[in-house]
Amino acid sequence: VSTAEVPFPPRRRNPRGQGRQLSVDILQAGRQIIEQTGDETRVSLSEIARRVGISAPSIYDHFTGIDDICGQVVAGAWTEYARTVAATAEVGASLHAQVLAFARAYVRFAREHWGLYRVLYARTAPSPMPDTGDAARADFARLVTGVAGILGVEPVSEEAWDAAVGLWIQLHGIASLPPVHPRFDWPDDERLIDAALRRSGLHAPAG
Amino acid sequence: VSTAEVPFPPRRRNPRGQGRQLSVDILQAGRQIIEQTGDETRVSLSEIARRVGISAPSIYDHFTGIDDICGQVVAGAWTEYARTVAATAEVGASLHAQVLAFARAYVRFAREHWGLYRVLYARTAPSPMPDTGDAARADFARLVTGVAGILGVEPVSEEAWDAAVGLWIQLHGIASLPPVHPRFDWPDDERLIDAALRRSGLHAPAG
DNA sequence: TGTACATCAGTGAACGCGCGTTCACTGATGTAC
DNA sequence: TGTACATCAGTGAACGCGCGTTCACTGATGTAC
Repeated sequence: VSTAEVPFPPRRRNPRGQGRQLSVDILQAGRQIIEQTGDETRVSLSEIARRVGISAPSIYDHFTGIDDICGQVVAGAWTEYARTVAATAEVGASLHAQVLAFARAYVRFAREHWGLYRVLYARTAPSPMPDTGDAARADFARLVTGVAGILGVEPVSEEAWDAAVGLWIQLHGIASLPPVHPRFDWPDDERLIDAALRRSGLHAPAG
Repeated sequence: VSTAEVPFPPRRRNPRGQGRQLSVDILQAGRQIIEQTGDETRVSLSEIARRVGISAPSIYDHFTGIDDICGQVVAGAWTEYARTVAATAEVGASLHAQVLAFARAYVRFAREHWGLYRVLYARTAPSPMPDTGDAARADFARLVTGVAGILGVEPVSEEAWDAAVGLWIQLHGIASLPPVHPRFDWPDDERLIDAALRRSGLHAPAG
């Protein structure tokens, strides 16, 4: 239908010696598709070729196939997630402030990168990507520590663990439910996060 | 690959006058695909035909096309959701018990019908299905009322609304986060629900 | 009771489409001599 | 300075596949007479 009118700009071939630049462009296009569709199975060689402005066979000079690209894009998504969310740890900030910053960064990542968040945290098949998600595990460990400190309990205690699980569940709910019901009159994110922390007993004391 | 070995049983043609039975079988197959994939875009005429044991063109005697089937399957999913979850309202039960029963039914529906829940509550594109989700709205209205009663506030108050939103978010988190991280050592559902109600101040008083 | 006919519940073959993948190739650019 | 050559960054044509969809058809079953 709209294949005739190609919205993607034409492309100059890379100068000699800069051939590897194309692999960067390919991954970028793959990431773009995931961002827009929220579904890794929508990433196709043809669509990537169209967006980059090359012919599909050119991709095989840089990747072994579609799975290769997909895997690298998802790995890159985890890296960006880790960079964005974990980078909120300010040295010297109070535990309350650190947990609040984490919660904000988590929800913000989901809002700004809806498709990536979906692929990382709401994907259909968990099987093909075995050992990624280290970033999630690292986040959770940090969360348990922070939560334990605020609640005044041991980091290995059941209380700390339960509270961290509870916060994670709430943050995921905040991140993923509103986009599915866009016509509902949702409170803004700051208020949702505030309420979640308050419910979990992690809210900063007034003053 | 595995197309050669068909795992679906052969099929007798329907007796004369029972032709409409096929449309039921087709919808059932569509529903089965959604249950297993959690993705409405995986519903294909070919796959349905394979599962039902007919040729693909036969489907056109009963439906106008793939969108027709998909729409009816999703509508049926909402109906089943409404039946299963709303049916938990026991007349004469306390408000605490009613909210608890709702929470349990909600999470249980998500567990027993993972694919349906995903299509109803975690789908990619909200646009093509405009005015379904009445069941969700009805549920939420009931939830606000119940929550208001427990908290001792007006049903139209901000407190009641915020608490209902908070519980909905938590239930969606409980329903959707654990399946994505199956290797994590999650508490069982009852405990997650209990914690959510406790956090929201909706837990039944001891005794 | 027998036979012609209508109806019903589907099939088989074919079409164009987009996809992943292969293969031989092309044309520009640098380098050796 | 000129020319042959190697290399690099890709292309075009072709393949088989599964998909949605169309069309003419087939074979079993009931019904009129």
